[in-house]
Amino acid sequence: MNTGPARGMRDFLPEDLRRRQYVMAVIAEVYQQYGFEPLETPAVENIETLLGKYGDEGDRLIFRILKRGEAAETGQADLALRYDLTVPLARVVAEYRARLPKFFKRYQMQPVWRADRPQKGRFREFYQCDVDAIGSTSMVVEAELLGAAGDVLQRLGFSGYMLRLNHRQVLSGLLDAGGVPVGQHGDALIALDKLDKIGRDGVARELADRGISADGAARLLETFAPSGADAASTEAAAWNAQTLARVTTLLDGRAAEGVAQLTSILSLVAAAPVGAHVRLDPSLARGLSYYTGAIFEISVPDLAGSLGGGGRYDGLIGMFLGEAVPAAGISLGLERILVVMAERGMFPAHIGADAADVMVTIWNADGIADALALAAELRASGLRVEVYPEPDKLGKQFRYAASRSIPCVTVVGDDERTQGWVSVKHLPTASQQGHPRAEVAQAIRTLTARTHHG
RNA sequence: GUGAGUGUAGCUCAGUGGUAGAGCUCCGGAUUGUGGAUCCGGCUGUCGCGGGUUCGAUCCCCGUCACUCACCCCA
Repeated sequence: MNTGPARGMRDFLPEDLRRRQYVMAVIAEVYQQYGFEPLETPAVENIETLLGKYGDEGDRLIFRILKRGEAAETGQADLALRYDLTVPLARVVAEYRARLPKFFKRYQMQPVWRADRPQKGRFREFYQCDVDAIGSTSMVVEAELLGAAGDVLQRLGFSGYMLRLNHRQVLSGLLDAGGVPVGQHGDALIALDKLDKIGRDGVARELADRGISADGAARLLETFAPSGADAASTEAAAWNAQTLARVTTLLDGRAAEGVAQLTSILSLVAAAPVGAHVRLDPSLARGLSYYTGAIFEISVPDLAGSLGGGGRYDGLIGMFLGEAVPAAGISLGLERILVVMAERGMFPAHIGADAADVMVTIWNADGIADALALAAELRASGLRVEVYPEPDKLGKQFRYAASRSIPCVTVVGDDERTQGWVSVKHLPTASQQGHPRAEVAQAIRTLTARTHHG
């Protein structure tokens, strides 16, 4: 019997879950500070809700659920596990539009499922932490989304992160200007998107493999990755101004709306703390087909792949409602953030492995009721209390407490009972002292405070 | 979906054509009112599964499944 979880799925043991919950709490707090409200949707959607929203590759990776009952033998699917949180949001907005505020801002942190083959840092079930704002075409939305994502990373302790910014219309205009026929835009984008991964030479090879002329490829590369430019060592505002000017020249009047929107976003963001981390990147593409305007991707040095991404998708809700509703959002990949934080040791000490502040030992069978009563008293004072469940030898009980990193242990033996005292041992310092029963909780609080801050 | 690699104790891994070992973990004891140390003792295996070659297969061959890595694509 194989006891591992199904392929691409994971169990989260207590230590894992503490870290996940810490990061999710920070994300939720920041999202709330920006006025986003919580939303949850079902794991399962009707399959037609999902199909056709993500592009061909996306459709292939949707986890399908077979029809049940007699229809199961047809092999047809009528349900599917959700592939992301954006499409379910679009469905919700279409369904409840009348009940939702004019500008609906929601955050959502739930698992999504993709039927691809697992790999390092890639799973079939993973959490996304999305914020989206529905109902406005203003670039204030983009600026706030970037601000929220930047605040999250800042609060988690990241420093070298970059919020890459581009625009679908600008991208398309640049490809036109570079002489790529519309039919090959997709191929060219896939290749150009790998610029930071495989470099200029790699992209040139890939472009050739995809049937783009050598002349076109050379022009594209010069457009998207001008020689001599180095984003990392150039200050953000200067880099963005240079890049914007260069792109505008190359476009020669194409995609004017896209250029205006990027200009607007950059100026709105300039005053905020996140401004120093926003970088215009003409090569940023993003795979999902529903984006229509600005697109973002969050990256940090030393990690292939991104910590998250997003963009504007003014057409998606209309696919459900028949009437266009503007929308934009950003999604943080929880697992990617956790991977980087683990590698860099970015978790604060206080989310360590201690499951309780104090363990109450059991002296003997007759002492069980009193041990439970003591535990209840300590819990009533706000402490986290574990009761050792069996009247084992004291040495075993102490060993257990130490193995679980529980800092304090209480003992009520015959001596303590006759004096009405409780002995408290502080394991990290090996100090032990007796206290009147009414003062035990306070004594433990003092000791655990010392454990956590010293 | 494509390609490569790996499957031996709870974990990390040795090993050999003659039906298996180490370290760690775990359990017990030295220490029946006190912990991570030390010492002593102990438990555990359809050697992934099925078939083939062989007198005999954990080892060689074929198939299969699982996992890992890379590609595609993505968070």
